Amino acid sequence: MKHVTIKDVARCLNVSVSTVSRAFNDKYDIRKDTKEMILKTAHEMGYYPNPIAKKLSQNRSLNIGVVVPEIMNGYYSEVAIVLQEFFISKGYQVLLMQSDENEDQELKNVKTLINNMVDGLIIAPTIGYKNASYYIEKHNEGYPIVFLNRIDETLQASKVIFNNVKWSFFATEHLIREKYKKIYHLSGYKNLCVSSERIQGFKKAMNKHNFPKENYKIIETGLLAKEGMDAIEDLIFQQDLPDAFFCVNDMVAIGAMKKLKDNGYKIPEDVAFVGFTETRIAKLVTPELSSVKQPTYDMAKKSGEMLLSRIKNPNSEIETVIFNGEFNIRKSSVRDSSIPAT
Amino acid sequence: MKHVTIKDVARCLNVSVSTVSRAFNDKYDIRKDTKEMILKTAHEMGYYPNPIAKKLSQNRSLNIGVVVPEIMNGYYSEVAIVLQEFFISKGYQVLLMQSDENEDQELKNVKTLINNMVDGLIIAPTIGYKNASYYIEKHNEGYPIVFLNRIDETLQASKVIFNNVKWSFFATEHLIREKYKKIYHLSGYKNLCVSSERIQGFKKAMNKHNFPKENYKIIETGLLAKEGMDAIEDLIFQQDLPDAFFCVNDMVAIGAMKKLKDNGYKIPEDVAFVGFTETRIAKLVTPELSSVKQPTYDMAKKSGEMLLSRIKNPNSEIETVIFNGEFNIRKSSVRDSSIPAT
DNA sequence: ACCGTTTCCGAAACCGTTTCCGAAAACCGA
DNA sequence: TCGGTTTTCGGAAACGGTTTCGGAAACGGT
Repeated sequence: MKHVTIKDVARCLNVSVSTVSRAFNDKYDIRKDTKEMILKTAHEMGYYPNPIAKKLSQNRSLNIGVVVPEIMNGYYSEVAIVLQEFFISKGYQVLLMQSDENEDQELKNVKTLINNMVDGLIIAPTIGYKNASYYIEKHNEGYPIVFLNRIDETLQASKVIFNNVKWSFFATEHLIREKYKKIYHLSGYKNLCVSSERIQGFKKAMNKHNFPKENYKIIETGLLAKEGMDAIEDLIFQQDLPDAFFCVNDMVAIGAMKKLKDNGYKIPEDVAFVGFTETRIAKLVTPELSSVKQPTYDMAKKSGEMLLSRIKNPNSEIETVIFNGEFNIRKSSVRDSSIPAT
Repeated sequence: MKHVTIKDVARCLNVSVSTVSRAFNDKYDIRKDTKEMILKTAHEMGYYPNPIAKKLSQNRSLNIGVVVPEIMNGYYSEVAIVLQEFFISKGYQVLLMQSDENEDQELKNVKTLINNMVDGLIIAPTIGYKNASYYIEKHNEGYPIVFLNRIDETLQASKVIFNNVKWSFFATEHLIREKYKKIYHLSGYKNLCVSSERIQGFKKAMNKHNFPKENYKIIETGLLAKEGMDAIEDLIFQQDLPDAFFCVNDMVAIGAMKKLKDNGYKIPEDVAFVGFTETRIAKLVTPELSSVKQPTYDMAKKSGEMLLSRIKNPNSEIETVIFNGEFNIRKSSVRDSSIPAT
């Protein structure tokens, strides 16, 4: 149980601790054969450098903080996995915290991580704008932060984002091309930037195709399946169902579809659906859900790389990278059912 | 950016560093008013103890390693969230790693965490038995480890597990009571203990009710939806469909249901389904899926508590806690459809 | 007033590294 | 052989805390 320290190794070999340290740190001022000799016996003695002492003397924690809004719905789980793997390969450890879509929790998480002296932060913010100024202040102080996804494009900070406007425009236009005449958008919270961007894309498509105002509508729901269900319940009660829905994400779409199916509606014959931020369940529900797929892996990895470069050079130029995705058309949104099963 | 250290505080107040340290550590030998005075000015100066230095001098990392098989399917995400929250509240940080259901990756993860000097480990092992001996060796050396879920009941180690045999017995018996006459079990890997325990429960029910051998079957699949789909494809091809399935988990069940629906079968009229380890999607698929729900929150929290007590007292008696769950019957497994929607 | 406790605090050692500085050793050309 | 470089290494000071030890001050009882 007792740990072998650098001193033990030094004493055993009759060299100084600094020499042993040099052997382990690829330093130039050590003779090649003494280095090898030291490494060899150190290994035999079961020595490896104490990471905590290393952190102290180098004044860095080799920890990265990752703050995501949630990790239950697949998307941010994947983000977490990618970042975890990436940073481990670079010698860092990841401290992952989730905010449960709560601004205050998020701020607490960030402060906890800063107090724990993480060398950098990747933040995928939740709903609301309260914390932005604090983050920007830290960012400007030179604290390495990279934002991911849920962040306003105009914000002056390093960030990796998705072109929500464009792809929600495409998704909506697809419904129009399929000749749906009355299209509602189940949007997320308006004070969540990805939601408002997706609303913009939706409106843009409506305008381009001169949809009359009475034939489209934006209904603010939330991000959960339950909220999609609630919205449908209302619409059924008000006898105000459109023939197609474009939803802020897959979970809302799936909840909405479920509620409609439970009430005897057929999808897509009676009502068509398109989701967003494709999750793995999109292909498991009946009918399979059309959705916009984001390049999760690439986006997460890019944010990791950007963070490392910010850590190396905290006052480097800020950089914004905008990703594009792909739109996967499936049975939930096409009139003829000739789409082959996957 | 420059950090305020304990020395700065001491110098500023004309006291010694040890006094400042005492003020921050609830030690007895300090006068109440000097303590308050120190805390007050320290706070004003923006001082807080450097956690890394603290860790070094106290010889502990205040880090907990959590190793789970995956975090994409909801169950272990929840485990991660619960543990994260629990340990943060106790002053620890959690290092979460996922093994992607790969034994070798798991061992690598554990070793990485041990090298990083975590104060303790919670492991939810993946498939296979290769690593068990290494873990047990560490466990016996006094390294604080608690196993969660995926671990053999007979293993001499601290663990929190679910009574799989019992609840898979109940789930199976429910299908029998509903008068299904030909019941197949889509099992997970046989060398995954939870799978084999669920197989046991299934067999037990079959035996109790004297099912003839030709009316039940155990088909080894995996843990993913895709594998449920593949199994169904085979069965359809072989024209060997039963009238009910009991599945090792919800994802396999959902995959299987999807494939059947795509081929025109009605659920539960043609084929009934029961899942296990209930996930949030169980209530979102059509029809809603009957499943055995595990007390995820309680189990995760219990494992955290057990780990803390092992950290305090590494050679305490090993303890095994077995949890029970509940069986939620939904439309996927009942003959008359009078089950109310939830 | 005296002595024995108790309370409170400072000095210094320690945790296990890295790194700076300087000195010994080796090398090299003349 | 000698002086000047260049390698190679050891000593010691950091890094920022905690903890042990011992002594001074305060206290209390006789």
